[in-house]
Amino acid sequence: MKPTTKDLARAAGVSLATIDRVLNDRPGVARKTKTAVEEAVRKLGYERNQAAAALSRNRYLRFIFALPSAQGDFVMQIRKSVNEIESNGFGSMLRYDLLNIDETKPHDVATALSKLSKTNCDGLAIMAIEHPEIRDAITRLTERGVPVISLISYQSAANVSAFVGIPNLQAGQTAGQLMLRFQKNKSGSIAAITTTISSNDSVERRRGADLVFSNQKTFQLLPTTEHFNDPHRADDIVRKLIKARPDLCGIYILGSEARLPLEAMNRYANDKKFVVIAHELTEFTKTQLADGHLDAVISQNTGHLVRSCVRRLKAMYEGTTPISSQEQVRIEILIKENTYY
Amino acid sequence: MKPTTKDLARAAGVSLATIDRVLNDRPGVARKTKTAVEEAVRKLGYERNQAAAALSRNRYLRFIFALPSAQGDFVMQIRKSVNEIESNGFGSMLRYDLLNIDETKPHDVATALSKLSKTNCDGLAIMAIEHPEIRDAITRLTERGVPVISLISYQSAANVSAFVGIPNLQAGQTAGQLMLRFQKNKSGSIAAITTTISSNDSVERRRGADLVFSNQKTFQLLPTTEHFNDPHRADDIVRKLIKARPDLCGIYILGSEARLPLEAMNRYANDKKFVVIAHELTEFTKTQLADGHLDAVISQNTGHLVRSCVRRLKAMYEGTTPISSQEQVRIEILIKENTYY
DNA sequence: AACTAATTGAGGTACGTACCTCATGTCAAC
DNA sequence: GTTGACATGAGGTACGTACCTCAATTAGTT
Repeated sequence: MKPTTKDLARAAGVSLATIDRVLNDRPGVARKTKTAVEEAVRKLGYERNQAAAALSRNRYLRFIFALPSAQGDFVMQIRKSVNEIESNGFGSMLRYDLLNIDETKPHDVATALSKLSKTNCDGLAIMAIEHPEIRDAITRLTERGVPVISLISYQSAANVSAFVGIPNLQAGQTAGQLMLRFQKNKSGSIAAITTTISSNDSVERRRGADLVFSNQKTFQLLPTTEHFNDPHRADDIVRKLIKARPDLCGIYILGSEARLPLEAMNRYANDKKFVVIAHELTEFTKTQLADGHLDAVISQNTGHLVRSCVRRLKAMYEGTTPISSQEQVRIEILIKENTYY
Repeated sequence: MKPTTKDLARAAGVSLATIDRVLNDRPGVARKTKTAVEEAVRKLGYERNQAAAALSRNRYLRFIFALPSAQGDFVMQIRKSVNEIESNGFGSMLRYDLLNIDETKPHDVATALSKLSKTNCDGLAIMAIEHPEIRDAITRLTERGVPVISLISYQSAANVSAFVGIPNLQAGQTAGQLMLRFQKNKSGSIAAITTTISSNDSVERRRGADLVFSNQKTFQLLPTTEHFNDPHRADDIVRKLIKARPDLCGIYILGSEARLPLEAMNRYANDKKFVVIAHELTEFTKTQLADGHLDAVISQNTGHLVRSCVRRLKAMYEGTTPISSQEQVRIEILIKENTYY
């Protein structure tokens, strides 16, 4: 049996009340006593029984996921993953809430964040673009004692407690490498398309791909084009690309929402065989993989992302350290064969 | 706040004792009453507070992992993963034990399993070859009420409660597909090497690869050769292969331990560029990826495997259903670029 | 030595569930 | 109408921790 607070009390020669004071950082304990208790904790290998603690506190930890309100296959996937953890695992004294943020209105986002504090939120995971107002709101939130995790897209400037997501530079390298290895041509051009390059992940991925392409001479990665979520623009880009570049032999869709450029591709690619690589496994990209319109998807498992956030937020709350090896979200490569339908 | 047993009692118009009888399947409840309680459970959306239940039972669930005692990079990896979950997550009322089984002595394995029962084991995850004695021991164990999960290699004949691992046919298809796509030659032969084809996973992977190769004519997959964990044999196989087949352009290592054939490859491959694909990410294969001796690794995350076992065993104990989407262990593709070092 | 402030102990209640005993209720078979 | 089997209720204790109050002791300052 694991040692309990009672065992600690006996070992340290103090009462349960003092043990409680030390363990929960309550005031009124002599330095010497505190040291003695901590010594006993180490000696006995005491670990707080989280089940009992949760029960006793009788309070749900409330973690909030702030996600872009914009519709998109990938964001929906994350939403789904958040809802799925709801009842599961983690000691059942946790609850999760979704907070929609409209990234096009950074001020509103900041206002929403300013309403959060220790009393209504035990941790926040936020997926958002970089913006001064958002950055400051996040920093103030952490100063109020609420741990904040930056999800998927790194908030480099803000004072966040942690980042959960794949390293996008490496993801870009992976995509670039596969793009080259999948080529059967001897040479050619590869297009790079994304929603907008003001999104941090797209930039990093591009850089990663560039690193790989710079190691060879036969294939070139064309400048990144942006479609800004406009179907017509996406259509235009693809149509013109195919027309203008007879040596085009691949398309790399950098952003996390692949639908627009991919649908345009399907309209104009006809029988011409391009290597097409995109990011994030969603119902849509899954279908495209199955149908052979996509050659590979570089993805991060949204379930792992979300669970990793929860584990880390919980760990921060409890003052423990999560297992680091488990917290590195893997860069997944999906092709038709290793995808589950 | 979530509803408690008290709320249930009020809603169903019965006492706490009766609620307890129904929830824990104790005898002495009229069918009609039972139905009423179950109705209340559904109506209120009652979910047992696992933290409180665990506390009240004051009993650790004991899950046992039976793993081959043989040394091997991959098995060590699994051991490590089991030890890492130890203190983590799951409500902290669980413990995990390792049981070494020597597959070369099936009788001893059966004896070890026969000593397990509900009193000393709440669930077993076993990784073992197929053998009549082992199969029967497993079946008897489940009959004694201990849930058994077959880990990594499917116990097709035994009466196990679940399988945790990747579908090896698909893994073989994935490997085969990558082998073809990574080829720069126009045609050639690919070697298939494994420890022994009496292992179920090798057989299924081979079948998967064959499926892919049969879709084209230019490359052929040579018959599977076995090295039986003998370094000399492995060395011989590779040396002779390279000599005898000038059109050799790839090596597929089917088994979960890649060391022997790969080390032989490194001795004889020289500057000749083969596409080399193996299974399972270990410290060894990681290094080989980094050094460019391996082009891809098809793997299953041992951490996920182990956690999936725990979740499923726990779910069986609690009578709940784990989230299925989370329980499918992914077939991972690792290349140099998407591996963490 | 007297006083104040800091420290410690003793004891309680609560959380939600599991598991136990004992008393009382109901209904059908004889 | 008595007997007995079954159904149900009432009430208790326990798990390990959190959080509270109040009294008692000790240490430090004048």
